[in-house]
Amino acid sequence: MPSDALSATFAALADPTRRAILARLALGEASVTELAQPFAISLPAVTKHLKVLQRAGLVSQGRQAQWRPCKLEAEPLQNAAGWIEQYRRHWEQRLDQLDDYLRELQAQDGGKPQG
Amino acid sequence: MPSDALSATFAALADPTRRAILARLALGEASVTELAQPFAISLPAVTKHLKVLQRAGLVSQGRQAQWRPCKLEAEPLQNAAGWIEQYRRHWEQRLDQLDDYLRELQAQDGGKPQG
DNA sequence: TATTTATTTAACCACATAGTTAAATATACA
DNA sequence: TGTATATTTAACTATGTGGTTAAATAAATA
Repeated sequence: MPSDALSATFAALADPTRRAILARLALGEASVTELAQPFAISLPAVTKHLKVLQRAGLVSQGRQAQWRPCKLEAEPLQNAAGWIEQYRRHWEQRLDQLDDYLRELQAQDGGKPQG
Repeated sequence: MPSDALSATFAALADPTRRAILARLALGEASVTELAQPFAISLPAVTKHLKVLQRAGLVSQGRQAQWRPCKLEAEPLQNAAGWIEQYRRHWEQRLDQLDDYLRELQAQDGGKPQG
């Protein structure tokens, strides 16, 4: 049960329904019923998804009569993006050739993987 | 149990132990025992974490005698980064001020805001 | 062959998550 | 006041996750 902020953010993003909710909120505020409309799940299920998103700080909820309009709060995504960006060089293989070179050097003086 | 690639990637990142494993592998290949060493958890627990990472395509495992050296495969992070990047303008509020301005125009119906 | 080392699998536990339906709450309105 | 609408909470089920210990598997070595 990881409860740090980054883990909560990634966990919240690890569900397609919640990502769709965020995508909808990126267009503007919406009520819970409006958010639920595209999905074939019950309203309590949507409430639960919203709780996960709120716990991650990705969504805030206001008050307007009996509606509780939901709003995107994108700041936590900044840390998530920052964490992932650290690995950009690994998928852009700019330095991967250096990695390969170092690995080859290692491979020449012994067989075992040893850090 | 979301099984699409993006969900699997985010789910894999939603655990600090797994993020630490990826950080270690960013420095180079490592055996399971080496990966387990910094953590106060059993080897089977590490094996399970590695399975999650492999299912997400973030780690691959080779064979070298009785060792199974693990290697970072960062490509799935590219999609994760891409998804998050869509929301960059929302946390960088470069355009948020324009949003606010437009909203204010609508609300005031002609009043000119400061700035 | 027997032993040691590295890793995985099996079986289990506690708990979180994603969903359900039914009931409770909050607000607007006739 | 009572009713309709919007949302949440409660209670429950099924499943996934993260951990354990004990046993099984794979490969090197004495």
